[in-house]
Amino acid sequence: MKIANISKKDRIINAALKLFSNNGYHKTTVSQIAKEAKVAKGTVYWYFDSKKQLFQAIILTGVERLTSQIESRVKEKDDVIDKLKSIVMIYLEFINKARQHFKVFQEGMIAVIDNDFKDRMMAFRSEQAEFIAAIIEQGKNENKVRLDVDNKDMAYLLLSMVTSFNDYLHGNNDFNIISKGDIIIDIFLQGVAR
Amino acid sequence: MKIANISKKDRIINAALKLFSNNGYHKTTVSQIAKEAKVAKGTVYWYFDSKKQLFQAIILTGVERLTSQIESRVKEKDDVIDKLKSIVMIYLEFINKARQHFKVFQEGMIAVIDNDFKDRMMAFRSEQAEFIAAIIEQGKNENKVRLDVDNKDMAYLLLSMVTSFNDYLHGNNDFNIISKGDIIIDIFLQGVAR
Amino acid sequence: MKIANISKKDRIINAALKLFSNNGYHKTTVSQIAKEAKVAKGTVYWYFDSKKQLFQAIILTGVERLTSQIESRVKEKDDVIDKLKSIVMIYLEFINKARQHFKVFQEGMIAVIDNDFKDRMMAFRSEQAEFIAAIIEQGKNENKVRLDVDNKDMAYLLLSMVTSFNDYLHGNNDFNIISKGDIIIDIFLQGVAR
Amino acid sequence: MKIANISKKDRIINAALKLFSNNGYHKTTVSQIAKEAKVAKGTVYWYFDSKKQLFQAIILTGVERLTSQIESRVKEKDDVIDKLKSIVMIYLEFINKARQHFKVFQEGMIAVIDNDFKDRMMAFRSEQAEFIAAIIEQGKNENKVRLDVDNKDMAYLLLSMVTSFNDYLHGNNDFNIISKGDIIIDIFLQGVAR
DNA sequence: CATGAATGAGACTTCATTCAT
DNA sequence: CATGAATGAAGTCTCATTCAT
Repeated sequence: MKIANISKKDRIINAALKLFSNNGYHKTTVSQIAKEAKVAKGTVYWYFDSKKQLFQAIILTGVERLTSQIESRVKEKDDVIDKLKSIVMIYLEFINKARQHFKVFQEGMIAVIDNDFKDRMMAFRSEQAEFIAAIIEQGKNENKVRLDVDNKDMAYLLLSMVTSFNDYLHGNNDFNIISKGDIIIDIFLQGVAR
Repeated sequence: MKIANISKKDRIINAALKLFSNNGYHKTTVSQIAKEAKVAKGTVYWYFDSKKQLFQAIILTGVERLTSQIESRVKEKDDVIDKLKSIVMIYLEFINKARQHFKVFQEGMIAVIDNDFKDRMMAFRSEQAEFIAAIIEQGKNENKVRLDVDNKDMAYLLLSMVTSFNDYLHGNNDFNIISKGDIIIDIFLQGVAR
Repeated sequence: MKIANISKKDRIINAALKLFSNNGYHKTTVSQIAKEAKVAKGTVYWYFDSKKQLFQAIILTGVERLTSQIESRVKEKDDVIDKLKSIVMIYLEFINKARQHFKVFQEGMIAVIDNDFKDRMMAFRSEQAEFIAAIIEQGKNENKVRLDVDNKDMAYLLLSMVTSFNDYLHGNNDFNIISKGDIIIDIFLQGVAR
Repeated sequence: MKIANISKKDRIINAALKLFSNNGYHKTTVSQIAKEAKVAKGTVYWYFDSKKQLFQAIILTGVERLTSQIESRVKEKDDVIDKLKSIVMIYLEFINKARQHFKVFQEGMIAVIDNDFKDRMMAFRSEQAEFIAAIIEQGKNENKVRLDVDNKDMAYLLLSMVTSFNDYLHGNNDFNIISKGDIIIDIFLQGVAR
């Protein structure tokens, strides 16, 4: 019973994740999700209030997973630079492993599916930036980071750099985005100038 | 009459731009566009084959404008650093002035509206990166850029950094994103480390 | 529930039959069909892929009914003349009973609704003619039919003669077309000359 | 001026004839006709009140041509049999030469384009049948035609037989339908029985 | 819990017709 | 006479959601 239910709900989530990721939110229909999950259409509505809520649930799951990982793994490090490296690597691993999640995540940020939801996504991004900014502040205190740039600005820059190579994933599933981690962190720290 | 036609077509484009930008492609209807442009629904179809084609026409117009500006203004500069600065500034100006265009542009990249179109967008991004990579190569030759990182990787990083502060624009129309140009280019060149 | 489904689908078919027959394919709208069948518009699309497919389904049903009747009832007869009479009578009964079907059927033959479909209709007519031609061949062997005319030519002539009196049905629902069976077969066999 | 006008009107008629014949009334658009005729869309409406009226004008032209030919050429003959032969041959020539006209003609009879128009077509058919029936009556008087069948019934039968081989024309433009004239008239007169 | 037939609002698009030039 | 931009009513079809079973 319990197991069967969980299994059905998960099948729906996985089906939705796959389809949202491949075809986007609007081109994915609830019928398709149900068929892919091998359940009846009505069953989707037993587990989720609406298509939109299913979409949001998927993203929030990913977001929570990402957040908790970052928090736990950053704690393990003392050095500021190591902390920043960890964050970059966790993001890249997330993009790499949860490539589908990540594409859906991006659509949630960019495309307008629901305005309230978009605000929450922005807020989440802002929190992430604050978290990084705090680390950077620590770096300033330890005299490891330049003082003349705003913490949160640097944080947003780092957050952007992490997605620089996403285009490489387009139609190229073997591309190992994790290998770009060192470059990202190095350029973030040292810049490109000689 | 030439003028009248242009005016009506332009009204449609502007209406579509506004609505796509605010509400996204899928939540914008052709009826809304027609109403906003104060033309009959059929008129939209007199000028554009379909809603999708209207969307693409808008993006391509923006893309061409951006490309031609970059090419002409970069030519004026000799110094590699100045060229890179120019590119960053043109992007920021574009985001600032054509904020609507830019949001639509992003949806075209991320959300799945049309697969062929998405491929073309990717190709455009790739060309942009190549263009920047060529400048970076020149920088290497002039001993102004570190040699140990791939040109196109650096180019993609710069391209990403340019959009780092877009979140600030969300619900905050007075924010002057151009003021972030110096920070972007400086961190790209020097990094954050002390 | 099985019964309920059948009933709804049948209501759609009957409504479509009536409307196609009275107003023709193009002047009949799916909304009208839905209203006439007392179902929602979407229900029509639950049972049929498209308006065109509904039209074709209706015709093919009629065609199959006609074909199977002809084949079964002709088998019962030994005499060539009796076989031909049977065919004529079955056609007339079909036209009489399924007058609506028949009008729709004719529109499928003449008007261009779908080219592939038209080809299939032609093929069906051709098969019917072959079937009759085989009987005529038997008639030649039994020395009951003149030898100097091609079998299939005669078959097509008989097929045409069967619809000679259709005009009489136009706006005259009590006209008993079956009563013309004897004349048709008699003229086909003996001709009008004295 | 005069010549130019006539030429334009004729171009419209020919374009419409071609398109109606190939694609049917409903799948032919006024835009297509205009483009095919190399005139502006509005020009079609200068010469014809509506698409429907254009369709009817085309058919009526054909009908008149057919009627006048039949009347004039039948007058030349004295013998009843010769008269009937003439009618069959004129029809076949008409179908052969004005194949396009004939297809359009048929759609006008079968498909519902306009109820009033359909009534007129029926009336025309009826007149044709009456004309033939009168000849048959003469045949009865001259003891050349059997007396036990209604004149108009025989007329309708002959009219149907004339179109028996139309299917052969479908996708087969070289087929010479005129060659079937002798068979039609012979079976009509003598029947198929031996 | 689960199903899937049924709904109906609403989206995109077509096209006959008009009319200012 | 001729043009073709403009109109808007109407058509086909989709799909998120509901609900009886």
